[in-house]
Amino acid sequence: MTVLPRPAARARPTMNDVAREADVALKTVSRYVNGEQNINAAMAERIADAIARLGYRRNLSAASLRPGRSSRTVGLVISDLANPHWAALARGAERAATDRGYLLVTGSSEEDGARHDALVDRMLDQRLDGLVVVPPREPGRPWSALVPPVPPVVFVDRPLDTPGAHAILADDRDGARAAVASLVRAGARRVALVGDSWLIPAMAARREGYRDALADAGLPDDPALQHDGAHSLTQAQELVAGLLGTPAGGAPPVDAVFAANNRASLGALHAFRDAGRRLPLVGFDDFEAATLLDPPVSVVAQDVGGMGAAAVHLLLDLLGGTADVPSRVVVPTTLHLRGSERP
Amino acid sequence: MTVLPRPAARARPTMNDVAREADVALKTVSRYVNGEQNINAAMAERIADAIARLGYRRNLSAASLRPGRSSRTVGLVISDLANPHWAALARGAERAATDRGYLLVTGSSEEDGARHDALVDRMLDQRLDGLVVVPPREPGRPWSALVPPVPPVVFVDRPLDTPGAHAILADDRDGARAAVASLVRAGARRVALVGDSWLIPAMAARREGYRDALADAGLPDDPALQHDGAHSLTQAQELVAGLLGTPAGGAPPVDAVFAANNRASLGALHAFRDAGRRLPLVGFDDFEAATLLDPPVSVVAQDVGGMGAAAVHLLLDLLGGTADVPSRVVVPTTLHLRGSERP
DNA sequence: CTGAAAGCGCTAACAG
DNA sequence: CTGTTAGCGCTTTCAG
Repeated sequence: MTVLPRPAARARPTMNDVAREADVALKTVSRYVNGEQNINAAMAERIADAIARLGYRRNLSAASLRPGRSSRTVGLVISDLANPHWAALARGAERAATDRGYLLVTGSSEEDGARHDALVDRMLDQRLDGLVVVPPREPGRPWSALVPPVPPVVFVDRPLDTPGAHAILADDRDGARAAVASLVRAGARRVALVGDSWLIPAMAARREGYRDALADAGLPDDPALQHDGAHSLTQAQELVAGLLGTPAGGAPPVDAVFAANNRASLGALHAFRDAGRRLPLVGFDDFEAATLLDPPVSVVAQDVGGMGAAAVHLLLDLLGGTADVPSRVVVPTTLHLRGSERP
Repeated sequence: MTVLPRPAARARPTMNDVAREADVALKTVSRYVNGEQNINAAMAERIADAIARLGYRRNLSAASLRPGRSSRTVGLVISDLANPHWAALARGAERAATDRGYLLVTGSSEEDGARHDALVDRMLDQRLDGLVVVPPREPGRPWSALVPPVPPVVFVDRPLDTPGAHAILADDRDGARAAVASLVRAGARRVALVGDSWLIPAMAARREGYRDALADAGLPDDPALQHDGAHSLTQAQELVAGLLGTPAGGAPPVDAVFAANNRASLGALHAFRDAGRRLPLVGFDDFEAATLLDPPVSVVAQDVGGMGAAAVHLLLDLLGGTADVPSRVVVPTTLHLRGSERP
């Protein structure tokens, strides 16, 4: 029995093949494919036929080779796609990209500078048209270290370390302030702040808002109440479990918790469940099960999907040279009081 | 005042520029950049210097132009990145891709055939190396309609409508059977099935498992208990709210719910909360807050991230021509009984 | 309005 | 081990 060689995968037809088949010049096919107007109707029809007959597909990658031509692809670097917060951001970004004919490349940095930088490098080498970036907690190389020309970048949740950098930010400070104020209004006097590293600009801003609310109420700003070690749900859970225990040295106990992101909220809720005892709680960032719990969890909601979409729209406007592109967009937050802020 | 023309953005240096700067041939730079070994050390150093001096970055897009050369980019088409289930799948896929030096392009079909097909077309035109695809509920064009050559595709959650198609599947039938069996064991006799369209292969398989469990227990297979209209959380909620009311025509009431995906579980829980009354419940697919609820929600868990990673690994093995690539991988599920299965 | 020729940044043959 | 030449699929001058 003879083994036939596997037939060589037929190569895709090229524009040249179409031109030959339709008996027109290459350039005419190019014009047709690009939707240019000035084409003889008869030729257009011959070309359409040839394309159908050959099963021709345009090679966008080749089309974008020439400098100045866009690849219609943008990149998004976040910390972790599996976190519903970032997934919502990515979804918003993706929708905006698709709506405008772009493809979205995503990557998770896992809050690691080196990983983040590697993703950015890879995306730059791929010649994506632009990037939406959420810088990692552990910063790697400064953005300014990149040798220009660098494609446009829109930062989310981050300070502007590059002059003229564009950014989409939530009104973290104001949201946190409203959250903590609601706890104080419900009677809390010693509100614990459970957050991720202060190196994260959004976190630092939320701490400011926390302090604002305390100051507004004439309460002391006690650093011992402010925790920035909740990098994960588990760490937040352990941290809050500690808060529920008897404080060392006879310090007065914590009487409420402000969870500065959705991991912290869930961690606190796990700790409450484990201890069989809960403290008044308000979280930053809404989460799916917030209204299912008893009591329902109060949160400061931000339109995360909207922020992702806004970032991509801003990026594409930048690319398109649209005039008057704002360099900084601050998105408001909304406080949803559902009951968990009360003792 | 004279407006100076914006200085032309300096073009990126090319390999040619590096070659000139280092005074070697273009091809030598190419060799260096590709990590080939046979290079004179002195030359290598001159090249390295030139690259640093010029801030040269390789253009991967140009490098992949030549047929047969990979773009090191794969695509993923799911239904909705904002659904934690798909986000977890995407995260797994992304991790596998990154680990192997690939970039991941993601797109959400919103369960719409046309949108799905458009995403696939776009990805094919971009000449991605391969695709991981979760076909939409409302099918669009059949895969076989694509004119070859088509890059490798790995399907997730889908039947093999193309000969030789590769797929990663959860053991839906077995998982559903275990879930329903646990409800029956706890005393349920009329278990409602709340799911999405039976057109979705995974859903059809879960219904089979549901029927298996009923048959095992000698219970009747009552179509009136099997609902496939829960396409969203809200629809599931309304559906379950209806089940909690008095059944029309004096039919015996439903006494337990098997929620066939995470949207259905959450919808059911919302309906329970609204009604102030709950039914025994087991859900398919774990979710973040399952253990926070009272009682904690029992689920059939699947390793969604693992499935995403497996899909990409299978795809890349296919691409690499690795021998013995399985054409079908079935991933087992695990039943977590937490209490909600009991009355 | 159409076409021929050149070239994008890079890799593949094939000589030296 | 290095360099020269051609050419990937497409767009872009610039002539007809």
